[in-house]
Amino acid sequence: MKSNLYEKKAQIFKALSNPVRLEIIDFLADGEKCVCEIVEKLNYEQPHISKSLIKLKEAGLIKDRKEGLNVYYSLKICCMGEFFNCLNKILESESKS
Amino acid sequence: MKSNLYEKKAQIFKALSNPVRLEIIDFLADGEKCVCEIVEKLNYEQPHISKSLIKLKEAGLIKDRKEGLNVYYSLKICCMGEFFNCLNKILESESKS
DNA sequence: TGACAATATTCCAAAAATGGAATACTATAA
DNA sequence: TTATAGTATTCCATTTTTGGAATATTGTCA
Repeated sequence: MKSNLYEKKAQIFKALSNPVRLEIIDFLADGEKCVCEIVEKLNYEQPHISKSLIKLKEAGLIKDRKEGLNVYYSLKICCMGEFFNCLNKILESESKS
Repeated sequence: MKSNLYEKKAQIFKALSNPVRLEIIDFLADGEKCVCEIVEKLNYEQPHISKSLIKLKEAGLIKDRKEGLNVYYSLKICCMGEFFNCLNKILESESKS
């Protein structure tokens, strides 16, 4: 029961434990984007971006919306920003030591 | 430069992407603990706990302090709680849908 | 010094993640 | 209906992670 919760949280962190996926999250913080925009912005192969988006979606971090040929993705959580700021502090203090 | 930052953040998330390590973080939120206390509480093999602690330490999430035979570990970051609460909300909303 | 308790390290096989390449699917427009 | 643009899926080899088992290291005390 409780260990299952740790499993699920671990899944969320796993979805975030990849630089490409973090870059996508960062870009989506700017607002909803379609796959083609993300591909163009991040300069990775389209299948790679698609797989990354699906992983983030499965973790419950982003959601999608279809419109014609395009699929638009956007962030589903709001607490990312604060935690990312905190991580930045950690990384700063490490680079000093 | 910037991509390197994503790499480092991904490393932190990777350290958090494991249920045992999350359980350790949770236990340490209660205050500083020695390895033997963590082993007893979490009921895993001592080498496994040791390796988990080292991974968390390398990610900059916890710190250690030696005292005689014992090594005491404690959290190095304070922003974990808020983010964890946010994750709980995500997991709750998912379990409803 | 020798024995022991607490912790860390190494070794290893199985499982999972990674990312490239090719291909499939789907909605639209001609 | 066919061609095409946008997106998703599958396949695969390589790398990384995982966790158990054995062993090494380190500090303390008699």
